[in-house]
Amino acid sequence: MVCVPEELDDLDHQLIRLLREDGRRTFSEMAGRIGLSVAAVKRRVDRLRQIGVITGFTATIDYAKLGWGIQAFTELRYSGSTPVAEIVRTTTGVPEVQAVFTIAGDPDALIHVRARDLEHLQQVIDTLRRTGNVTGTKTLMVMGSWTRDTLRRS
Amino acid sequence: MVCVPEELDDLDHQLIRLLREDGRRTFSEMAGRIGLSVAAVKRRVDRLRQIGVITGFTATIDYAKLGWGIQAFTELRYSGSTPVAEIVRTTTGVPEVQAVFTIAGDPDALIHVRARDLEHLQQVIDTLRRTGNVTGTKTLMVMGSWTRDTLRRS
DNA sequence: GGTGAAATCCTCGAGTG
DNA sequence: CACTCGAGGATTTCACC
Repeated sequence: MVCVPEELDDLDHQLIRLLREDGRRTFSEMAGRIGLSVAAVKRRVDRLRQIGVITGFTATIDYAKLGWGIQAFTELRYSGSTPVAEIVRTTTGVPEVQAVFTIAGDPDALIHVRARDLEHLQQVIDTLRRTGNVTGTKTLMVMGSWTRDTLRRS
Repeated sequence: MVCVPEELDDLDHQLIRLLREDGRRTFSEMAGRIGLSVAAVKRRVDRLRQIGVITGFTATIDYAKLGWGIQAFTELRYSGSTPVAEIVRTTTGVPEVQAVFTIAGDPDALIHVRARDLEHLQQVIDTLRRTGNVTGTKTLMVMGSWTRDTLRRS
């Protein structure tokens, strides 16, 4: 139980919040905002990345505008002897799978899937059912979604 | 059925992939990678943001290292007369709620929650049960997770 | 889409408490 | 040890081709 790397002070938390809102903020903007020099902000962000609190940066995409209008969560049930590593290995290999969450209890995994249309989603689910020792699925169709934090830049 | 804004060519898709992998890549790095000038890359990325394909940029965080070690999905069921807007309004008001997905069928919503520990999660679920016209919940405890794309920077 | 120049930003060593 | 300062280099930005 090492994990938590010493202390993160309030400034670190402010930087994390600022970078969650807009991952491309400049160090100088953040410096002005929290009242530190640019170099100090860079060192703190470098440190947050180095200790693994910040694992990376990414663009958020409107997949509907790319023609991937369908979003669903599929609950997967596996035969009792299936190891978790096997569940992860097989599901992550399906390109439409966006995220995999292994679950305690029933179901065994929850899969976030994106597809172009319902027919495509059907195919993805069929693929998932055929992959590994899946004994059952239940799919929740997403009608709308909301995510905390990420801010649209002007 | 307007949505798709003309054509996105292969270079646009490459830029999207590069920015998904690392949202802080410089224009000059991407320019070198896809064989375009820096200005052309900036113009394309600006356009992708302007038409809403790229909705923003964000840092990815290891919440466990911030002391938020618990992650769960909670399925919510509401009384039949509850409008979707009401579901979104009430759930997003709970600070531990990271994302809300409204669902076609049963359940009515799927909520992504983060908490410091099990006791904290219990409190959050209790809060959700009290908020709005919730008639029932089922919580899936996340043991492990995997997400596509985002790349750890060296 | 490319070029070039000005403004801004990043980076790192040196100095301070 | 964390911060500030400052200079050199890289990056962004924008008007023009």
